[in-house]
Amino acid sequence: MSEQERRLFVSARMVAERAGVSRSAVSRTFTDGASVSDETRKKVLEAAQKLGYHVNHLARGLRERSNIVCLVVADITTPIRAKLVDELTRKLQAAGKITMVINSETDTESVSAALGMTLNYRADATVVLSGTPSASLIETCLANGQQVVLINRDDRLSGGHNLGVDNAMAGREAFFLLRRAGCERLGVVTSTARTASLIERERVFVEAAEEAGVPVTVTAAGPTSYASGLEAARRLFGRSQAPDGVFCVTDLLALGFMDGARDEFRIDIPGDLCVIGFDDIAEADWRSYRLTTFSQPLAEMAEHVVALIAQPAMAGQEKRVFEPMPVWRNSVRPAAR
Amino acid sequence: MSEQERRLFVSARMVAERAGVSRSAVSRTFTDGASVSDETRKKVLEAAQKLGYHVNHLARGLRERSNIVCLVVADITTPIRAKLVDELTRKLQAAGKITMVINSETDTESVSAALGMTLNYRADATVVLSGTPSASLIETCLANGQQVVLINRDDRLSGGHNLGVDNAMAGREAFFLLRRAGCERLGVVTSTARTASLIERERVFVEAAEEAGVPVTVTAAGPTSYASGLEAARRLFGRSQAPDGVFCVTDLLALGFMDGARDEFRIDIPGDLCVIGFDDIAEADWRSYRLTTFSQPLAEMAEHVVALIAQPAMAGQEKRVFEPMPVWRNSVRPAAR
DNA sequence: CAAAGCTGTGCACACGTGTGTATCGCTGAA
DNA sequence: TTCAGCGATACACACGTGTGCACAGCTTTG
Repeated sequence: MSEQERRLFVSARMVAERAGVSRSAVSRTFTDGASVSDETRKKVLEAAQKLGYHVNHLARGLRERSNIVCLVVADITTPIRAKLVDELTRKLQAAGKITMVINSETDTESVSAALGMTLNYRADATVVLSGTPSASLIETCLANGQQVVLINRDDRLSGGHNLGVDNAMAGREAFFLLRRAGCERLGVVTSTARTASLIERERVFVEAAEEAGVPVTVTAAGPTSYASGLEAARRLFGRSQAPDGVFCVTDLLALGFMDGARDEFRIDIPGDLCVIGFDDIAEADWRSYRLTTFSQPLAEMAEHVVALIAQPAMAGQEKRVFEPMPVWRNSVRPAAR
Repeated sequence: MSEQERRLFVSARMVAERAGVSRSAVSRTFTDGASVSDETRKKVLEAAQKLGYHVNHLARGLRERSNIVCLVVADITTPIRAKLVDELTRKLQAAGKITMVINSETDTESVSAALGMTLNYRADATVVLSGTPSASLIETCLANGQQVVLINRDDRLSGGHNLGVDNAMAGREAFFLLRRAGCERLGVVTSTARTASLIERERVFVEAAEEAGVPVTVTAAGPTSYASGLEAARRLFGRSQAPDGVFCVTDLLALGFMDGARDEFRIDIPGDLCVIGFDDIAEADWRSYRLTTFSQPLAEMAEHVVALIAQPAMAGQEKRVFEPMPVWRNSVRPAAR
């Protein structure tokens, strides 16, 4: 009884019986390039329509590529990540792939568990957006013929394709933008999540400042979030020597920081304080903020990922760096003459 | 050559050969409840570890449930939707399911194509967050033993489980909140996307106002977005008789509307204008807005979805309505004495 | 000591495909 | 008329599992 109701999905054999042809005729009807006469094709299609037949991609995946791509991601709620997931799913779909999302934590163990899942489902490729998987597990994926793509992850990871943005350029550029606006005391607002990208942006900015002999203070008040930016403002402006130009390594941090500075300390932006962010999330363009920031070319990056996956295990590792584009808005004063 | 490199995933047979046992021993080792001696289990696990074996869930899915759940969603970038996807993926994963995301458009044809995909991959269940699929295709899914869950979709759809929030309650409550704050001329800001939920919120609000003899104007300036809210403000406050209390059927609309009113018309909120939103997205709590709104109990809803899917094709259709919770912040004046 | 019970393992089948190979029927040319 | 050629179709196999069934080996009981 309970067994009977479980066996319900309609298979090619049932379609064949109904259409009065062999099962392979059905199979060939649904694979293009195979030769079927117009008459049988018509019969098959009609029977399939009647029965509600859909080719079983799981079974198909046993023989050839599964066309499954796994996205390993934490914190999908973050605007920048949501946007990236959106771009990837959309473009992968257009390329005939289906997307599995594995919502992982950022710790290595969780990411490794996610990688295991990816192998369980014989995914053609795995795209890691968050956290850093163990090198050995990446090796396993590669050995099993699975592509691995790491986005904005740690550079010193050996295996897999690697793509990210030029964080150093952004850090340097942010410094010059603030200097050109006449800022004398600089600050960096970053998060306690020690991601390679964030560290790099901070490091280059600080180095550029020190090289020019400009004082810099670094503040990390919590995870990469609006609340941490808010808290960073409290810490920074509670002191005596507050900065007048701040580079926030993330837009979310920047927006919280702006609100904290304005709401709790009545600081005018960009009059008394210039702020630069990174990511160019939708909220950065909202009227209350109009944040000057850097945009990641997410669409191009997604396109590149799809291209990488399309070709079967192309020339080993590849490292591709995209240029973030400065987006001028109103949180930084025009350059002083 | 090109064939040789394709056949790379390690199978149970290879593990069996390496461990010197039968393939079924390997299979039993990885299915709990099966009886295997400690000795062979140890040998199998060791060989599996060595070879990097992972059970093929696609093959497993041929015999029993696939443990795949498909999420059909458009506009994953929208904060409320991203949050829901986050909750669902997380909870489904905890329940031993894997999530496939199908990024669809909202038109019926796209959603139907997505439903087709869902059948292709023999998903145990499909959760529709956006758009309204054709009733006949839902019927097909149901006939194939697949669960269908519609979240905040059109009510008059026959098949599948249905869950959503009490939009009527929110519309009514919004009216009373604004009236209690002393608002005399009301307005509704909605979108041109004629979703059932949005229509219901608007309808009830307008009816309550008309019943009480309070003037109401309805504005729809575009899709459900920040930009539409901004544009709605331009239209509303360009007229002579501007409203002093507005219910925006979505937080995104509300935030854009607030910014438009303040930035372009120097209107004080909540001094001259009270605004109420719906969804309670993270941005609504930001310092620049502090929007009074209604929160959807997304966590509970996700939990309910998981519970529905867990039991195999429980008692047919079910309709469950969740109560949105009013969230008091600063965009509405305290009640006048 | 014999019989019965219990545990662990191997064989074989089913799940739903795609495709290589053989067969069958038909057309056209010699 | 015969035979090559060709297009369409049926058969069989492989893909990687989970599991029912039979059987071997060991333990327990009378």
